[in-house]
Order: sequence, then C-alpha cells, then structure tokens
Amino acid sequence: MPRRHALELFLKQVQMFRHLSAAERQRAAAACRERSFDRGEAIFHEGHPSDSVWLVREGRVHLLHYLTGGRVQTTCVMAPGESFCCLPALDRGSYPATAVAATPAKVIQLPTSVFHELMQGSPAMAQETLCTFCTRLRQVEAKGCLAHDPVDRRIAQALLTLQKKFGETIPMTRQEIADLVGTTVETAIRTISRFQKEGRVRSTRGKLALLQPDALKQLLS
Amino acid sequence: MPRRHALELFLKQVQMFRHLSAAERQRAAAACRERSFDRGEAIFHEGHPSDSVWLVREGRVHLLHYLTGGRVQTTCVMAPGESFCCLPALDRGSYPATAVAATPAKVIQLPTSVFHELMQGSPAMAQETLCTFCTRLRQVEAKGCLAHDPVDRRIAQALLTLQKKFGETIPMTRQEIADLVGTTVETAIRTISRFQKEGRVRSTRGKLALLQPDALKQLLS
DNA sequence: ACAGGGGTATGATCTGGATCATACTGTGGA
DNA sequence: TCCACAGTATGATCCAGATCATACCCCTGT
Repeated sequence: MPRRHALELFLKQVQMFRHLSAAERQRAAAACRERSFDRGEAIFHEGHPSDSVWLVREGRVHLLHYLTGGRVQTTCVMAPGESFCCLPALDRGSYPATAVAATPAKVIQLPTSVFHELMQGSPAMAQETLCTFCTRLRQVEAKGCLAHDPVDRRIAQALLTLQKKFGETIPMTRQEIADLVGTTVETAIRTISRFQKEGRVRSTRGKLALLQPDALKQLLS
Repeated sequence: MPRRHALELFLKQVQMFRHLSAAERQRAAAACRERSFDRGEAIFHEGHPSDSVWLVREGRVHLLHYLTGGRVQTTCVMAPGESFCCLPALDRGSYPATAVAATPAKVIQLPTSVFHELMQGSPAMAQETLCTFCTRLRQVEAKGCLAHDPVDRRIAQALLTLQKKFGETIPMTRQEIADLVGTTVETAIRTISRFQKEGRVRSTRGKLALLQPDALKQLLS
C-alpha cells in the first residue's frame, strides 16, 4: 500500500517520531487519520477536550486565541512536519488554543492513546517529545519578553523566526503577521513598507523575502 | 539531625517531590544545599549553564529578563514550596531567565544529576515534573495572549493570579507589579489607585489586598 | 533625632500606534 | 470578461500610556 508507505516516510521526518523503529512507525501510521481543511477552517477549538495529537502534512496551520473585540492573537505558525498541541496529550487537559488552517491544509490526527503507547514503548520518543516541549516553552518565553517592545522590533523578530521556518520566502500576508505580533494590519503594512524602502525586505502580494537578515537583526539591538 | 528532618518535611510539600518514598526523600535531602540571598541579589543569570534545580524555602523569588533600556520584565513570581527553572535540567540548556531574590530569601539547590536519578527511579515524580511543566506552559501561554490588552486588565489578571499564590494579602510593591505586567510604576500606581477608589482593592505600603475578587474579574469580561 | 532613600502620589506633556476613512490593485470565480 | 473581494496602501485623527517633573511619606540605619 503506497499511501501507507508514504505516511511512514513522512513520520520519519517528524522530530518526535524520528527514532521509532520501523515496526513502531508502522504501528503509528496504521493509527493515523489524514484530514483536509480549507483555508480559514478550524481544526479544533480552544477549551475543547482533546483526544489526539496533530501533525501538519501539507499547508500551514496557526495556533491562535480569539480576543475580546474579535481580534485574533496568533501564538504559533506551524509548517509541514511539525506537531502541534501535544500538551493536552500529556496533561489530559483541554486544547490551550484554537488551530486554524491558514492555507488549504492536510493534517494528520494520531489518537492520544496510541501516542502514549508509543511513548511508553520508546524512551527515545519520550525524550524527543520532552525536547519538543522544552523548545516550545523557550520559544514562548522568548516571545513573551518581546511583547512590550515597539512594533518594528516585534515584526523584525517575527520575520527572522519565520525565515528559519520557511526559508528565503515567507508566505504570509500583512494581516497574518499583524495577528502574530499583536498589532493592526495598517501598522504592519506601514512598518513592512518602511522595511522595504530601507532595503531590508522585498514583498509581493502574500509573500515576503528578507533581503539582508542582518539588516533586520540590527533592529533588535 | 533535626535540620535534615525539617528539610525532608519541606520536600514533602513540594509538588514535584510529594510522591517520593521516605528513602528517596532522604536521598534528595542529603543532596540539597540551602543558600541565603539578600533582597535584590541574583541567584543565577539568564544564559548561564545550569547544573541545579531550585526550590524556594523562604521569601519570594522572581524570574525575569533584563530588557534594552534597563527595563525589567518579570515572567514569574515564586513563593515558598515552589520549584523554579527545571527546564534546563530537562533539556540541558542554559537558564532561560534570571532569578532574583525579591525579598531576603532562602533557596534550596538540588544538583541536576540527583534530580535525574530521582526521576529515573520514581515514575510518580517524573509524572509530577511533567505536570508542573505543563502547568507552566499553560500559564505562559495564557499570559502571552493578554500581553496586548489594556493595562488595567493586565493588572487585574495579575492580582487575581497573585492572590491565588499569596492568599488575601499580596506582598508586592507597585514597581514589582509594573515589571510583572509590563508597564511603568506611574501607570501601575494610577491604575491601582483607581482600583482602590472603586473599592476593588485596599493597599498599604508594599502590600495589597483584594476586597472583592469578583469586582476585578468583571474587568476581564 | 535626623538624614537618606525607597515607595507612593499626581500633574503636564508627548508620542507610538490604534482607529477611521478612502482608494488602488491583483486574483479568482461566475 | 468583468465583478467582487482580499490584500495592500496612505492620510487624518485620537488616545492610552510612556515620559518627565515634583513632592510627600514612611522606614532604616547611623
């Protein structure tokens, strides 16, 4: 079954699963369910009970909170190969955020029960999971201490981070960047336009390339 | 040795260690080193390598980041019985924040190596550690999505959280509260004075009591 | 007893960025 | 082909909160 095989290859590229044995990976793949979501569609909602761990197969998924006044605060942007919201799988709590497909997306859903079995059977996977977790905590912590910096610095920081994730070209709109750094579209547009005038970035509709990363880094001083 | 015995009793009250057997707790107590710090003194610094897990025995300890311009961003306030900065013990990275004694404080230092031994030997402790961790991640996440709310809401939220930690009276100055919510002393003073006029809180020098928690909660709407 | 400093208080002013308004442009769908 | 809409752009105005200045109060150490 080639589809199954492709899935196993995919799992091999996911950090948390990369040290599973072939048999374990087969076991995981057998329990996976692949689902498709349209752009803008919610995958799950903050506060709802969780019974699955999720992986991005294709497209882009955002973790976000709806704020009072209809505003959106995006806390995390996930690219293919990344897992998201393992936290409720570990503490059996509810989803800490809402997940939305930011583009048409294929995601993989692995039941928490199977996730636990795998982790019990594989110390390496438990270790990787813990590691993923630690990384996430450090990220959130780092982002938190930029929260009250001026907007241009927050945007510069976000772009540098996104570049690490997406490479040369960042496939996001100003609105999405605004939601990510906690500002308005207008301000995001003005700031990024300024960056462009200063030769730091180049942008086309829905895309954004960093010309000289160092030129952004110097904003972070 | 009564001192040793007191220490074991203390460990029993720390969430992470509460399920250790008497023998394991003895082992832990034997490896602990107690240290005293003056108010304002640093316990460790962000970015430095870590070889210990820390517990607050007496006093109050703040985790914080120094920002550009000499500002301080406090990310966490720890009361007696709480552990802090276990993260580097798990991922063997460096300290993610600086710890400062906010009052004269006694803290307990447990070598990472012993911490790992204990965790290896006690699944219950491993579970508790993970749990502490998850809680921390949820807290940080929750705080993050309030970051761009108006100051009065951030302060109200902080006071409610602090009340859970300290009970009726919160032993903190306006400056400390300002650093915690990411604002200036002046704004913190004005806001809290307003709360007082509105009958929501009562304050004396360095202390602050919530009169009607519900009156603050309604600010969070 | 007194001096000095940290904590609290309050006014005046300034500004980054939100808000409101309007318009242009590229893209996808009928 | 053209319409509708999402994304981008830009100006005008407004305001929460930072910044600057000054003062008072209470505690601690000498």
